[in-house]
Amino acid sequence: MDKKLTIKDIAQLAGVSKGTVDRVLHKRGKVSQKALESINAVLEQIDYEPNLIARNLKNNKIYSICVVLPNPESDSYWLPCIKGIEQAKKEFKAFNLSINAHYFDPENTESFIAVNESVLNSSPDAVLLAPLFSKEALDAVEKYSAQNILVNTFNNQLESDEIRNFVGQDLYRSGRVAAKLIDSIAQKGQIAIIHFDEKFKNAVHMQEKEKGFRNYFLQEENSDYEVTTLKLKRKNYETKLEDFLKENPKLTGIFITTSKAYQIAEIIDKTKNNTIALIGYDLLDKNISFLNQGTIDFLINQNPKQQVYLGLSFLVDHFIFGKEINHSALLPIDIVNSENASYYME
Amino acid sequence: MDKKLTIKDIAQLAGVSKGTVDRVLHKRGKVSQKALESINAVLEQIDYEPNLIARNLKNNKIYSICVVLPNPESDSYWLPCIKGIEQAKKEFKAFNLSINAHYFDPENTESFIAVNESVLNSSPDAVLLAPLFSKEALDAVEKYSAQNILVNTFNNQLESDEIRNFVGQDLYRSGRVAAKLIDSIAQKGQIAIIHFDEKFKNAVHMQEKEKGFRNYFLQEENSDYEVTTLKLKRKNYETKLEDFLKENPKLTGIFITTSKAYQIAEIIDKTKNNTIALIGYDLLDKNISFLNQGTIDFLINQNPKQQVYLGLSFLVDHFIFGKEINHSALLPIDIVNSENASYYME
DNA sequence: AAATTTAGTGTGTTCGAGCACATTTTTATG
DNA sequence: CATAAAAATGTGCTCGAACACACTAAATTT
Repeated sequence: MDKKLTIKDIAQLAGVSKGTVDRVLHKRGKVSQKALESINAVLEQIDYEPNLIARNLKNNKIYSICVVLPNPESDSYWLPCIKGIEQAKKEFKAFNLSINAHYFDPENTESFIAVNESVLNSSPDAVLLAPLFSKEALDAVEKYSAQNILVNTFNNQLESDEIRNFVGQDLYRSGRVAAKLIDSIAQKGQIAIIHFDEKFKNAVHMQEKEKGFRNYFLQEENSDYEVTTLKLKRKNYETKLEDFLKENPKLTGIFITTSKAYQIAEIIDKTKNNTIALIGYDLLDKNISFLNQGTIDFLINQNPKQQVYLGLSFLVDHFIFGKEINHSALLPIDIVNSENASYYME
Repeated sequence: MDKKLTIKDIAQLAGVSKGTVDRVLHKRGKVSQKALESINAVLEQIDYEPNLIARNLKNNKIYSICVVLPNPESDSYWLPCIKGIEQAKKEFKAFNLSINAHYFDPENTESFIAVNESVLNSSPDAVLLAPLFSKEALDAVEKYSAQNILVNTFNNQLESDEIRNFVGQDLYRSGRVAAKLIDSIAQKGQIAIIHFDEKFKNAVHMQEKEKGFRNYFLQEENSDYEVTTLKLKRKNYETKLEDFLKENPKLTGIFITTSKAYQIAEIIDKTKNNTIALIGYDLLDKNISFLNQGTIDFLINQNPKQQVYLGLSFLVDHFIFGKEINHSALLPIDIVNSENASYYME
């Protein structure tokens, strides 16, 4: 009664052979009206689900997937991605998969182009790409698609019809989450948004977060916060920030839009000013350390590990189990304090 | 080069037949020393991974799994579990699985016993159990084990050697998370822990949370909070709470250890006292509504949906892919405010 | 030495889907 | 009506692991 029905069963019920059923299921034609009708009648009554295990047994191709991402040595934000890849490898070991990571220098567009070129030459079945450089990424995506290589992206959104999937976060929304947190913990007064990054390519990221952050306070009716934006680069950031703090003694909160909150925290720490609320991104060791010590109040987890893992498992689902790929998977925006941090760090 | 090696390949390399390789791999004996050695030599050189797909094709048994949990109509905390079951059913549709939910009345021990009895009689392959009533649950687990039925638990921890797995949260830790949140947002002063639940069986839950909560403040050196515990039951809780609020005008924060935060919020709302920080559990609609409106500051997500889903996917991994079951999976303790809530609610 | 047991080995079938190919049936054409 | 062409249908093999069973060769018993 509970038994799963097979093609053979359907054939028997419809009074035809399994070949004919197969042709109907795959719309390969060459089926008489009569046979079609009797098979469809059976199919309507039962809920046929092809046995994916059997389907895949035959198809014993090794799928090769390349993950293209920045070198974690250049930016430790990407470090958890390695774990994500390892986890996927382990999890899907039993299937015919070959997953390889390819790193590019996040400071160097040429390197991004070169790595994509070399990946292209290795003709993988799919590429999971962190499209840091929009223009060059679009180029790469086009080339991959031309070679019928499936492209999925993670971390950075990229508008392209060629992209089958995106795994990441709603940055605007994460800005709003940060704003709500500031609203919860900071005294009324002045709030600073700090963009601390060399890299122009992160501009979109930072802008979206700022937009969400500001928008939250615009919607609040009688918000007593004044929001200022400050852009810092590696050069002279210490003195610049110190000056800013002196000029704005009423500062009650800072929202750092990148993973460099620890660098801000170091300076705040020196000034012994414990009344400033600090919100940043990403669970880097240095950030966690300031979180535990209390200088940073909350971190927002962008979950790079999960992004890669999910991106890969979508590809596996597609190749191995023939599932459709959703166009977009937005990960939760995890609020992290010193007490729940460990759960988000592997 | 990259090709996965099969039993046939190993047989060829070792100069024997696939049957002999099979006997070695499964330690079925009846193999000569000579053959054993040559096969082991090959196995040492290569990294053989049996093709789980092929293995499962043969083994076309329908695995039946029963989920035993409280009726969501009696306590809407359990409502998301249905979604978790549905998701698992959908996700694993292609495998020979039969997943069925069985509800018991969370107020009624007899009902728990009866449901487990009936599940036992249906002889499933595995049971995923919410062991609300410890003593009766241990009884049930023993009976299941005696019939060789695999038992996994979720939501409530239960000490038993018979249990292969637990999916849930570290309640002590979640109490600490709540304390840290209170510490972040509430003014110094008096804090109340409110246990609001009829059900004695939740006592352990609530106690663990209280322990974690209090422990956080004990560890803090110069904590200026005074923590009081208040137990409320459905009967007269309004007047009781109102009296408590009058008696403690310096109250700055409340930690509700159950999912009934909305009932506290209703009363706080009436008193127009916006300075009291409120932290509760679980994303019930009513809680979310107070979260959006600002009366509740944070909710901690116990993620019942994910608990069931994970519990089921462990069983599937075990039955279908022969994976070992980890003994315990502690889910992250998600901090939820009005801005990131949607990501945790389906 | 023949008969029988037993250890060791190999062969063949199964699972369900998919597809190539063979076979049968129908339709079209001289 | 015969024959060719086209359409429809069925058969049989593959994938890899698992296991039943058949078989051979060596060891033991009669």
